[in-house]
Amino acid sequence: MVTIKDVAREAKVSVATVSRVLNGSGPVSDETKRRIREVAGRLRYVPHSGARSLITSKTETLGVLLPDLYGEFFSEVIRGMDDTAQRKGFHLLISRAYADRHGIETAIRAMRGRVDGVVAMSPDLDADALLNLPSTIPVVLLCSVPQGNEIDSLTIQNCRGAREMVAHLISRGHRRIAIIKGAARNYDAAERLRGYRLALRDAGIERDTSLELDGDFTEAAGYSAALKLLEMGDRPTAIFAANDSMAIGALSALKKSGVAVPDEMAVAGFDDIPLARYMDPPISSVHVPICELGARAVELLLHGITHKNDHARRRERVSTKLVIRRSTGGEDAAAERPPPSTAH
Amino acid sequence: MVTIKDVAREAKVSVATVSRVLNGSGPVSDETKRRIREVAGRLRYVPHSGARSLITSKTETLGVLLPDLYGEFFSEVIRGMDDTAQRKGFHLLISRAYADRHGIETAIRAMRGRVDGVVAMSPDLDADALLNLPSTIPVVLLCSVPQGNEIDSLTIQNCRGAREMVAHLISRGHRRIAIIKGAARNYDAAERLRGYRLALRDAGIERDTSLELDGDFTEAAGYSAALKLLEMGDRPTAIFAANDSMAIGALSALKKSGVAVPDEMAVAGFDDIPLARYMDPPISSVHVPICELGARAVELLLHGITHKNDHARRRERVSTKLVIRRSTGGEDAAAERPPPSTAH
DNA sequence: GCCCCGTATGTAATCGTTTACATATTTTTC
DNA sequence: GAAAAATATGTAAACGATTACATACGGGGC
Repeated sequence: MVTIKDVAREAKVSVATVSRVLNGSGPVSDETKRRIREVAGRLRYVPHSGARSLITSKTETLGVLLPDLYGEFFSEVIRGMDDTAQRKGFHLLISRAYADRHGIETAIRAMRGRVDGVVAMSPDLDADALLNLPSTIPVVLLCSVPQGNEIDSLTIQNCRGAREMVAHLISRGHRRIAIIKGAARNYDAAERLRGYRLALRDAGIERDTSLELDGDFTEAAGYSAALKLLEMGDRPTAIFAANDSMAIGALSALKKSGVAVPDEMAVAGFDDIPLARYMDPPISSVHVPICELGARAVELLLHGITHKNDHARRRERVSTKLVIRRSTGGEDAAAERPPPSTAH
Repeated sequence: MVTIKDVAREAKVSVATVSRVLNGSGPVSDETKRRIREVAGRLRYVPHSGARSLITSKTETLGVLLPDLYGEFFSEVIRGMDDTAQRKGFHLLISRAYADRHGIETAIRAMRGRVDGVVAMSPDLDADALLNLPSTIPVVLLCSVPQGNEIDSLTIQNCRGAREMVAHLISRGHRRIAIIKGAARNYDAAERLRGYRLALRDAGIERDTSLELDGDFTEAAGYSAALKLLEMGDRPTAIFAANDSMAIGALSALKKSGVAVPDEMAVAGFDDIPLARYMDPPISSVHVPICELGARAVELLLHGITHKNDHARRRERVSTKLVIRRSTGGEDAAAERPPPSTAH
């Protein structure tokens, strides 16, 4: 492997001069510049970024810790991150980490010295253990709010989004509205449930806990929850699922049971994954700008990196938007923008 | 930031001893071990992986170069990579790179010293320019076959898959079968087209180039191609789209035009993205084990890293599988396995 | 002609580790 | 009980870059 020394020797100068030419720092005569460039090219010299970051203590790399790598959600969030990171000249070091305390801590440790900061997504409520991180390195927490410490965080407007969706159902005349809850101990799930309850309270509808079914964000959970609802004596007329996967599961259960959607039962989801549009009927959902979520997280992190001592802890949320489709009685906008072309 | 020196000073030993304890190399007395561990813990010492890799010349990181980060395909391939990488103790440094020669070369340069090897996906046929990479670093090429150099490559069994799908259509009695081609100058696209033609030849059907429509893997392209086909005097009875997105686009065009699928027109795709199952009717497709593709790429790369001099260049392909659904007259298997639970 | 300054280059310290080698101490072996 | 072997620890040289400081030279100002 050719190093800066090889170039220096070949060009009959010192390494310092080579470094100066390649980084455009310090004055070098034109003739020397030319010679060094020529040699570097001929030898196919490529600087060793690892060595460079050791001395400059900048890696120009951001760590990304995700609990999972399934599905559209993650590819979108990664895309958003990569876009902005790349624009600022940063790379992304991505790792899946168990959402528990130990997993995240280990992962962050493993990243010491290879990244300038970390975006960690840990929707798990227990992850507050992040409190006592070796907080020497800037961190932005995604989809959960750390309690009382100095870590920046970025979340989805879960509560507001859920509240609006349920309000929409109410405005369509529904009074008995069920919710299929998200995973236990999950921040997003908890907030969406809170929004659901607030909307009911807003409308003066009494809470009926038999309408709050457990779920875990999977299609299967949505399916079985819907079946359970159908067996009830006093059926609800609408189902709000805490995410689209469960809404889709519920929809198949309803279809299989011959229940008409939305006439006999309205269905709504959360996230607005591309699939939602394609279901039959298309599912109303709360749109989450996932890509933007990733982008904003990186921006926050970069800010944290450049202003390391500026300790104004930040708490931001990205806002959601209602998307009403046929599953709740809406008319499909014929011109609904198609999803980004997934070349390949 | 606390370094190994701080630990050494505090524990009243030399850095060498600290290193030995932390890496379990060399003999150290139990008492010293205990003391060093205690100090390291108290000081929250975290080794600087960058410095470590400088001396060991191992980064335990793999670079991943993707042309794009949209859609299910990429999240799946990344997941497959991360799974195996993580199992072997490696991280993933992911970067989007323009598929052209310059882009890939720049990206690989930027990764020098931060990764032990690179998986580069460059479906673009022109990317053969990879030939004269600073090939000092192991590379596995995904979804394209480099000409005549020593880079390992991993591709999809495009040709065979397409051939089988078209054979299936023929077995259903179709004789006039159109293809919506993939992006120009794209390896997968070219191979799928080749498979289509081979299948026709196998059945003794004469090739009709008016049935070979241009496309670019986007839904929109599928849509307009289908419209074009409908306008033809002598309509085909089946459409084979080079990927599912285009099949979906075609399907909407047919629906909108009131053409019955599969009775008036059969539709088939390629990739078997999750959406395919959910369409109405569900679309027959050629299943590509994307996750496995990523996993295998990493395995190849790791092999290349450990056996750097073992220059047996490898060319592998992952095999595809026909999935016949209603869009080509199949019966939907009621028990078709649901997609992996996309927990949010 | 001396001093000062700007330009071009080199020398060597540094970043945080690992590790070959040296040294000191203890244990084993005969 | 001395030599050999094993154990425990330290010293210092790497790894491949950047950069503060030193040096050398040529030219102006007076």
